[in-house]
Amino acid sequence: MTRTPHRRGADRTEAIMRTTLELGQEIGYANLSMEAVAARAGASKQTLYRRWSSKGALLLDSLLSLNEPGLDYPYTGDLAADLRAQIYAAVDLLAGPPYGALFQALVGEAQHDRRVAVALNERFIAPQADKTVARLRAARDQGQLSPDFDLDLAMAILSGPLYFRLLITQEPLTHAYIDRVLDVLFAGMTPRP
Amino acid sequence: MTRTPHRRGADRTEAIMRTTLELGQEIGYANLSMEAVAARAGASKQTLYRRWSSKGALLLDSLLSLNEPGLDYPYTGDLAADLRAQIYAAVDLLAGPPYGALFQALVGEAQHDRRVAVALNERFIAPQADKTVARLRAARDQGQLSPDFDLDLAMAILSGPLYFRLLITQEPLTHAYIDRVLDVLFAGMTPRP
Amino acid sequence: MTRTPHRRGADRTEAIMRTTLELGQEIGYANLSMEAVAARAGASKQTLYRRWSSKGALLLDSLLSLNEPGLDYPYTGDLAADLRAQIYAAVDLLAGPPYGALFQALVGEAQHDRRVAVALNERFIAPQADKTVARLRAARDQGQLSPDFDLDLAMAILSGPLYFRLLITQEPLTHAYIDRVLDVLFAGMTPRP
Amino acid sequence: MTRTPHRRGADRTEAIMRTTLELGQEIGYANLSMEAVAARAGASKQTLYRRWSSKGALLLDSLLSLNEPGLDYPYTGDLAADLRAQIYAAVDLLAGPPYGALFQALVGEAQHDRRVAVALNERFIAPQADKTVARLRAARDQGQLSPDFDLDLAMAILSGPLYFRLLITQEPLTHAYIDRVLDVLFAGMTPRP
DNA sequence: AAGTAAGCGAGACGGTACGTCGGGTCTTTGT
DNA sequence: ACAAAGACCCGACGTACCGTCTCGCTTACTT
Repeated sequence: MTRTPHRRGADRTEAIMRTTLELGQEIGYANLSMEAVAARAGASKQTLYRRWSSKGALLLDSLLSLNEPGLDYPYTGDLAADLRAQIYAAVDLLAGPPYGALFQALVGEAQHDRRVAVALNERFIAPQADKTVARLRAARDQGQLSPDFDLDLAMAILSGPLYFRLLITQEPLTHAYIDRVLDVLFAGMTPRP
Repeated sequence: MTRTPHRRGADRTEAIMRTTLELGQEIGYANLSMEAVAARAGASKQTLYRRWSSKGALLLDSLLSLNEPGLDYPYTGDLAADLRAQIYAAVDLLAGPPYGALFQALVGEAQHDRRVAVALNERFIAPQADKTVARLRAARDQGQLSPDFDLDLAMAILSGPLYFRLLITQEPLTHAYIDRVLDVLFAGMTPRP
Repeated sequence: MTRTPHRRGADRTEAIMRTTLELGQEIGYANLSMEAVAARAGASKQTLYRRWSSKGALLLDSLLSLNEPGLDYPYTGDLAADLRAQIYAAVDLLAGPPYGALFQALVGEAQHDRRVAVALNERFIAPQADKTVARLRAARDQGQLSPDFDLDLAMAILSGPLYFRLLITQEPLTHAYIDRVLDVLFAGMTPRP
Repeated sequence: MTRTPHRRGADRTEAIMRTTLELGQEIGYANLSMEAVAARAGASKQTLYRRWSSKGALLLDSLLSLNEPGLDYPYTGDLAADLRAQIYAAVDLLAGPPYGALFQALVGEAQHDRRVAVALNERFIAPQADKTVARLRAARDQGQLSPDFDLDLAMAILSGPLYFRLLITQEPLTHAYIDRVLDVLFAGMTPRP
């Protein structure tokens, strides 16, 4: 019997993450198990546990591997357009098919597992928030926003309703909805005449 | 050994829910099991499953039982004050000690279990949202808000940042933060002069 | 799908022991696993571990269940004939097919697991030895043996070579071999004229 | 970090066998693993498997290395004295501390692994038996034993009770016990007057 | 002296089984 | 009639070792 030679390191890591996403889509995160991922990936459980301490950590890595380059902001000078473009991209990747349900489950897992919560924050939430805040700060520096504007809060008001839809009411996150949020935000943000 | 005589119906239900909250606080939702609740409550697993289909359903009932009267809005005529009072009350009950962590876990569970998500929506999220929208509508009808104001979106912009803090950044939800959100909301909501 | 109703207690115990012997014969004790026994018996591993703390304990019970009535001595008055008959019976049951290999493995296991050793001694070795000694004592009391004869040692000299064959040289234990041992024993035991 | 330079061949073999005996004494054969021996000996598992096919083979070699010169019989002309001396030596080496437990475990392993059984027989049991038979044959040739005496059986009657004690009843093997066995053997063996 | 091949430590890898936990279902027993 | 108790099957957990493998480094021969 011919045996597949063992692949090492990154090879295996990548194959396992790919399998995680595949299987996660097929049977859902709740039914996903380390056991099943290992079996499907042709890997041993040890190999999984060598790299990830839990199902949540594995899914986190798997999902973030989809976005290696990061979701960076365009900079056209038009604040509203730039925000919109970036949020469209982020939402399209993580809230819609095929990975939306898994990202949602990941945030759910973060409520049960502090390590997942911390990792999710450090590796995705905070970087994204920082980019948003940086874009807003640039706009404020150019006088497009009131000098006393609360950048962090603006970021939260932008993100909050989106996560609210994703996690709480669990309705689809359309571009139209994003536009509505942006509209209100700018109505309150732009300097009063 | 003295044996506890069997209690029936509502008696048992209440005792089990009380035990769920107790044990949930002690060991956390992730470590909570139907098995453990049954043992601590002196009930059989059958009795639990007779009433609740899952751990999530049990926790949902247990948490909602804390708020039998519901979180109703005061109506003083001052919109900002009324919103603030109601949100303070809701956040104090569900985001702080001792039940905040369990409520957070419940929302997490809703990401893994559609039935929990639906029940949570129907029995808590939607009713609260309806109350908020109703209060805003009353204000709009009285000319305190622009006639074309988007009530649902306002509710989302109010709730979103709070859930964002609770679930995503997992920082404490202070009254000061609530005030900041309300301030921005009103800056954008009130009719421009 | 129709489900087999769960059988309880003794039912399960018996089925599992039967499976242990079957599977043990097929694949050998070294390859036998709690996992495989459970699967073949249609039982859960918990059920196995509820009753037996280890593979050795399970095999011990399984083998001893073959000999519920015990291997009792006939008493014809002829010492040599009685010993021979009883040893034939014991050896035929435990040293030949189909269970010889498993009994041999059980004694092997007793070298690795003190609890197995103790249980094996208490439940099989010692009772058998006692019966042999009792039969010898009766003969001595009737003057068929020297009054100062060492009964325990005689038992050991009778049993030792048999176990030596079974465990050390691992040659088949024939009736002829038993006869040779008995002959020498009696040559040394019977009162000199 | 300073690295130990690689030693070769016999060097490594000897170090590994020494470690096997050490570790075997400390944690017992049942808990011993190739993994642990390799780690303790600072060897790789590959190196172990290059030399020994299994844990049993390794222990066999390790134990036999303790007895490089072999257990040879003295020849004083006094059969009983010679047998006694040799058996004392063998029993003291292999049934008492510090290696008795490991030798016992090795015989146990021989029940599970045919290759170990064969190797144990060829390299220890048979040579010892041959020496005993040779000594007995010399005595018979000199008329100290009946001409029709069964030498092989005598050897078994000598060894059997000792292994019976070691493996079955697992009581300590004292010189006094050896003497008792020898006494009975000679009572039955020596030519009748 | 340089080059090469074998031996080695290290440890990743696919597996199998371990012994445990909890899920949800079912039977038994007692009140 | 209903509840506690807990046996039961099942699936997964996270761990331990197995025996095989790949990787560089070290050592000792070969040229």
